[in-house]
Amino acid sequence: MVSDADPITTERVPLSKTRVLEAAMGLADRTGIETLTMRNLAQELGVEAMSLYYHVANKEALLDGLVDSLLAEIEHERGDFEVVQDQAGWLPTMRNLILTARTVMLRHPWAPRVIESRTTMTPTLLRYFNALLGIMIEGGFSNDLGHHAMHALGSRALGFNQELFEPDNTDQGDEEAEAMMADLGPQLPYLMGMLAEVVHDDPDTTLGWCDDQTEFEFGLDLLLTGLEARRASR
Amino acid sequence: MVSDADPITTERVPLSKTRVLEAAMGLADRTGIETLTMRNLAQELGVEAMSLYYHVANKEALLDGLVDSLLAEIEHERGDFEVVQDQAGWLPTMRNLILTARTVMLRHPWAPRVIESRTTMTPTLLRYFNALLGIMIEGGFSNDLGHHAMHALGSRALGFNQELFEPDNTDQGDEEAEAMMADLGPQLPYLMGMLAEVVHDDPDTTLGWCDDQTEFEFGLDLLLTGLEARRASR
DNA sequence: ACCTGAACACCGTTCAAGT
DNA sequence: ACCTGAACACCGTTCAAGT
Repeated sequence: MVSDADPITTERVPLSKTRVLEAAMGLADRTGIETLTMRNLAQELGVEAMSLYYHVANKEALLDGLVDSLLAEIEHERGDFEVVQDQAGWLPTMRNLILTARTVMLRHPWAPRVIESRTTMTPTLLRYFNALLGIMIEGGFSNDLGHHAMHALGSRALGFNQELFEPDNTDQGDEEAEAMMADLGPQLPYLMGMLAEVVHDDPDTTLGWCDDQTEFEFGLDLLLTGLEARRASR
Repeated sequence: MVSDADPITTERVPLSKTRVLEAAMGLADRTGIETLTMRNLAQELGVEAMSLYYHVANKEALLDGLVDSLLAEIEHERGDFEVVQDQAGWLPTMRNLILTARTVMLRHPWAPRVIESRTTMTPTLLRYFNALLGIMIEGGFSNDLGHHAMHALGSRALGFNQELFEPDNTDQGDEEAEAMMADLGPQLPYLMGMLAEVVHDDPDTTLGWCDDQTEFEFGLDLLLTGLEARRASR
């Protein structure tokens, strides 16, 4: 029991929007986004679910706040979102910023799905996009090419690439998938051939799950070099 | 009231997995994926919610079925998933297949989000990927490059590019977004500059919403030409 | 100003029961 | 074989009420 007269006890610090967001982030990191419910979050904070609504409009706003916190973490990781060019040119500058974003994303597995579920712009995100665009513009891009580039990068601009099919962590799912592959094998000569050659040296990799750093950088560099070619040829 | 003795009445056709899937597809197309609940779907079919579980294991399986139906529609649109090369080479063949997938995706606005929520492979999807890969292999790709290419394309291989921020259709949202832009404007010189130049001729386009055919094809072609360069230089 | 209790209108799903 | 009723364990959220 906490004494009412003892303000030192940390249990007594009142709720606030930032405390709610920090707790939400921790809960999502620790036990997954699907367990982030208003009721669970309240319990985590030692409070009733309805108390949360005093600090956050609703669950949508909570998720928006989460995205904003994540972007703030990226900004902190880089120092700031100032547009300062690497002397090697726009490409490595942009590459570094995006890979920094990626390291932060990797700490928060729920991030891609949450980001893609949002439709609302947040201030921090606008500043992030402004930084990306600024790097390109200062590097000699037209506004038009910069605009196309942002679309072409898509979620990669934020450091992740939505994988179409992630691994089932259940052995159950793996076995089912393998059974299906065995059944369909004869109809899938190219896929079977590729798997035999490409995947055999990494035993826990199955089709649809190879999104390691290498694949991310391959796709990113494909886009960046393509953009550089178009910038230079105008 | 339907007479029990009248088997002609269409109301009497019993449920089946395909009828359930067709109804689910129609419901999602018409009123959005968020209204596709087991209870709503049952009502649509004139049946109790629990009856659905006789034909489909659970909601996850229903969504898997929806993705499979969508892929089947792509296959039907193209004729089949055979690997027959365009005489102009792998690139236009692949481009055409992906753009065909896109025309189907555009008929089903819920598709990107549902696909990205799935973790299970379906047979039709495997055959689709096999076709894409086959086009590349027959076009002179190594298995390794083909593998990288699949990852690099990501959701674009299926004809969509997850937009990071879609338009708020509510005027409310638009106004809020504009107010925020006005506030932050001074901090966002590059973004403001680009918007002024690029967006002004399309009045209902605001930042984060320009994913028309042009942007999709720009990104796709950036990747395809990049891949062609790597194929040719090995 | 901040938090809560009770209640509402939803979800997906189980299970025993009906025909 | 196919469908249903009642119930369970959840959701997010409102609203009047407490301190």
